Amino acid sequence: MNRLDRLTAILIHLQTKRVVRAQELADRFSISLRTVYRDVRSLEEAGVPIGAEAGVGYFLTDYHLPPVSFTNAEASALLLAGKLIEKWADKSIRTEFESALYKIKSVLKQPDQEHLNELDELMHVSRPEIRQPYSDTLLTTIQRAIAQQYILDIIYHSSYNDAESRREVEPVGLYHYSMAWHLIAYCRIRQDYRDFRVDRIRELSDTGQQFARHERLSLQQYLNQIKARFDRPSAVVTVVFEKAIVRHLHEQKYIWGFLGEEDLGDRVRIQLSTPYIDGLARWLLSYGKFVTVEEPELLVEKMRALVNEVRHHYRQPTLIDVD
Amino acid sequence: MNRLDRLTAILIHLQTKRVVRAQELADRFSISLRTVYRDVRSLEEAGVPIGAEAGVGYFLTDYHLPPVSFTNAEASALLLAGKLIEKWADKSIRTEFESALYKIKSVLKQPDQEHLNELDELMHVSRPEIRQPYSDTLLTTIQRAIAQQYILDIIYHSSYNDAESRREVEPVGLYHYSMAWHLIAYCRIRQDYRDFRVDRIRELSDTGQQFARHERLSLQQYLNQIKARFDRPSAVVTVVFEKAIVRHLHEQKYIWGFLGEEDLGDRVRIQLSTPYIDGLARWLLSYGKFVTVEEPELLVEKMRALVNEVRHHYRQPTLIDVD
DNA sequence: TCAAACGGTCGAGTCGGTTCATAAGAGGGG
DNA sequence: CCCCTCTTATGAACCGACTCGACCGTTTGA
Repeated sequence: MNRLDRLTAILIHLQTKRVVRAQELADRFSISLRTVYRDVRSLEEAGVPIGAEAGVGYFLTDYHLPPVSFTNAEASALLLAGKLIEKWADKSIRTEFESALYKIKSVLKQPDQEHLNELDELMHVSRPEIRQPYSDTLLTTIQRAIAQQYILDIIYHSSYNDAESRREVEPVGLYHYSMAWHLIAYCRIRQDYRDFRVDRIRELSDTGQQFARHERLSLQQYLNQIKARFDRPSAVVTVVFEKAIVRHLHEQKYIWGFLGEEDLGDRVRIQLSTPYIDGLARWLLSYGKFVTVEEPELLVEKMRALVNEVRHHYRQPTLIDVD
Repeated sequence: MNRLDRLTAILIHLQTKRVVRAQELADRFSISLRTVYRDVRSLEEAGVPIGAEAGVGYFLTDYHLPPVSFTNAEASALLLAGKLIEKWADKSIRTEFESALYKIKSVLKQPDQEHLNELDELMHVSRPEIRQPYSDTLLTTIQRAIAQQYILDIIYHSSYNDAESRREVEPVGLYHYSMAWHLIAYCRIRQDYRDFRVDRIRELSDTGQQFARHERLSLQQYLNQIKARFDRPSAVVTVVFEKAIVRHLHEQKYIWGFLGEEDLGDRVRIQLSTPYIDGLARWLLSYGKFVTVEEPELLVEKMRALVNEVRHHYRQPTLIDVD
């Protein structure tokens, strides 16, 4: 008998009786007990809600789940999400997402399905990088390990010293920044928290051993700690931009803590507030003569220092620099 | 992938489209055509009413699937997608996505629900830019207009001349690049295709009038055209960064068309490709001595010109610059 | 303490999958 | 009308992976 047929037959058998012993199924299909256990496991993995109790047997638990249906807008949102996921997650996540999306599509009404199929070709996400396409299948494994507190054994290629190292880590969370997913984990060797870029993890395996999460920082705590470490007092600075280029600032000025602006005719006086005075100086440098620093004097000095720096750096190679 | 899972997935796939070609299934599950034929045969033998027509494909004749249920892995993938969506899409999409995710959660088994709730707090996405948070509710409206070919009436804030303009456009598609969603549309006033950054659309309303898409380029055609137009002037540049700095580049290198990098020990050679050579030069200037331009010579000259510019701009007021 | 559900491992053997060759039906173009 | 293309469909040969049974032990609830 076909395995597929047998599985459906077992399902039907379970539906006809309140409780069924594994031995009963083994006899009915003349298979071993071991195989029954494996079949039941397969059905469970396929989503059939089978309950089991030692000393009693198998039984089906509420097979009548409420039918879900999705609106057109929900499906469209999921489709858009899928477009992003296609580029921003690895293969394992892509596959699972796709599978879910197909399921959702399948319960839509015919016109909505067509609407969605049309929309599918009218949205596109560009991923500028050529970087090795996220072809790994790590994210789902990591997700499971994080939620179920499994220790992971990873081989990591560090960009810091360009070397591979192997370590056992206790995963704390997944964090996405700088266009990449990062695994935050407690490294048992270094006895500290580490930040692993997922696309630099060469190999990963689940050791099966569990750890106690409560002994570790939560993801939120870790992020707060990182944030606190980089928190410094801010300085208020005043700069004057040529009006012609003010419109190019737009989002960027908020990064440097935009406080307010004052119209000076063909120029605009802008106040900013940031703890990263050096970074600000470098940013202002890129606006060249179109920006003038008024305050503080410290920033002006930093600007001059930078000018000196680039002046030496970009000197004509034919001239001897006396420095 | 499990054969059992594949068969159900094929069944679901068949429900999402009117006709499905065997090749499509073969591609999706990366199996051979031969295997698709055998799988379809298996489904037919299991009682699924699949119709087949040579030269056309497979289709399902009235079949009602039992209510969908989602696997743990699928739900986890959706959750991860939701984390990205939270930061990369506007409020309308977020709302719809959340609503769908909630429905999906509700049909999960209890342990899976708990698994998901735990995972929810262990994943996080950082959006580095402070830019006005995507609070608009435009994307779903745009999606609907695109798919149903409705003319849109938009008020757009152009960064080019820092002015608002109102126009009627025929939406062609949504395209995501440079960290933002862009509406590609045919502007009826300018009689040409335009690229509107969705977060710069101040107001948007659906006129209710339809247009004929077949008269316009498809999104794919438009993208190809754009690519062709910008492929030529785009210059490939090679720069070498100090390794200590590389991690601060974050997303920015992608804005300048990051192509790839080569490890040089304590430095990293990076290749970029951009048509905006002047902007690139100003950006590179802010990295001072920590970046060295290798190619092209044109860029080196631009850097020197900028250095001269800032040198005059930041000269000591008390000293006379002999130039 | 019993009875039942579970899990690991290992060897034999089947069956699932690929590749290649071929047939055959539907539609389009000249 | 024939020919070409696209598609479903079948057969044969070959190989690897998976299924299954046997035996062991562990866990769990009554």
